[in-house]
Amino acid sequence: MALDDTAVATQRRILAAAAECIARDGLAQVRMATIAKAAGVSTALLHYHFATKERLFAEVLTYSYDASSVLDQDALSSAGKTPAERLAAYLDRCLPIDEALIHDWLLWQELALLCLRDPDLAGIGVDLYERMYQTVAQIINDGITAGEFADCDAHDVAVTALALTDGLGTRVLAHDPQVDLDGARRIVATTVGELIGFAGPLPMPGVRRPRRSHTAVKRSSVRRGVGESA
Amino acid sequence: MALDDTAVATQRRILAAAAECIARDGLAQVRMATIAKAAGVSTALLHYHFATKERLFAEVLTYSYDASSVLDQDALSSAGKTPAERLAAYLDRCLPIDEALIHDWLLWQELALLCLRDPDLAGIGVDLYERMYQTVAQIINDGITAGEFADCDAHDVAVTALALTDGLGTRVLAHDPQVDLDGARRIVATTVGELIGFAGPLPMPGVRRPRRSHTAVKRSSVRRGVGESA
DNA sequence: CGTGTGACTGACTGATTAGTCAGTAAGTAC
DNA sequence: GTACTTACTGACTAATCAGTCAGTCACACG
Repeated sequence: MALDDTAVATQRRILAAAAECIARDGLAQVRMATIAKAAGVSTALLHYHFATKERLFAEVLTYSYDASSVLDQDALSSAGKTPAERLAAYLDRCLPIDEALIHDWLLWQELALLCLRDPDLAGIGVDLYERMYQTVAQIINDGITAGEFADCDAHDVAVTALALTDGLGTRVLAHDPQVDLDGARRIVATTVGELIGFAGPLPMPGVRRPRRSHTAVKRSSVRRGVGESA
Repeated sequence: MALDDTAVATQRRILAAAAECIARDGLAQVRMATIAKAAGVSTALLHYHFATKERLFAEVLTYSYDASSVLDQDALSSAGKTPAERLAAYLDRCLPIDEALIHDWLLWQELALLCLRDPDLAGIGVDLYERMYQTVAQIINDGITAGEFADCDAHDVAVTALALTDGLGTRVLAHDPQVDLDGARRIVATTVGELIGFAGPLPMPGVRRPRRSHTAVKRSSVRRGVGESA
């Protein structure tokens, strides 16, 4: 009854392979045979460990959330840094800034859709977000307590910050010419910086020359011709 | 060679049926037979008009974008209203606020994923966003010109506003307990209102008692216990 | 040893599904 | 009226795929 160590490892290999396949091919295109091949096992073993394809995907959901680097608590546990630095570092990792995070983004876009339709899975999806929310809200409260941030509404700011990273990250992932990674980072830094009443933008790791504030500098109104249309 | 009027109507019926099925069942679960049944035609006719399933889905993409109510230019053409009212009205319709828009959201979540993986379709997905972006940026520039808004960066504000509605709408759609529809509307109204230097939140249609500003009222710090965790 | 058990596979199947094809009905051209 | 085209269908098929099953292998326990 109790699982072998090696069996547990195999299960994880299968889950990792499945996650890989989903991120690469998309849920609609993933076949059990593909996953089996990627994991170096037979399709029969997939069904030995996970009764059905549906069940396997459900397990991938929780597995991938736990395995992701987004949720690791380094941003919180590195106590030496200021709340602003921790907030910036954490929000930065909520964007698709490197290979690993792009992979996670692709995977979660698929899994989020799964949660949207399967009521049994919806809770798991909400839970991932909840953990991110709690982390951000915690940092904001720390900043308020420390007097570094203004006495803002931590709930609203946390929700806003995460909605921003989500919305901007989606655009970056889609290769939107209006929103590249640097632009997304800059907008998160300035907007969230303002919401917490911080002096200037957040110290985001990737933003080289942080602009002072969106009101300070006026850029060439709109990048691509607005006005011709109307 | 030229298509019959009735044939064009049939094609549209098929596309509408396909969109309906995708929104309801999800891309992965949609079968040609299901679409055919929903459209009241044979599966053979599906292949007569659209060579493959892939092609059909690609056509659904452009069709659904054109058919959507999000993009109609009423928000811009209703010249009697102020820029702030137009902006609020438009952004409000970027959220899943009614049955029709929830349907569109579900559909686009699926189609966006399609665009993410198929380079040929990526452009179409970007284009939908581009149209929304241009609309919002245009309204903001109008507001700046009229002196109603501060001299902000229209590009950044437009991108931020749309990222916000996207990110918040996703949470609402997922039935996140932290973010309901009213909360999303309030956050959009206050945050965007601030970005454009507007006096108070935007006059969003659905927000009954608009809060003055996020700095004015401090709510019970965070809705669900932050602090226990750390 | 030998019996049992968990981990695993190859070979299979039943069901589903995208796509085909021969043919029909209705309309148009001449 | 016959030749041709477009719109459309029923019946079919080839292929794919999730899931099954009988059986093997390694290893533990007595």
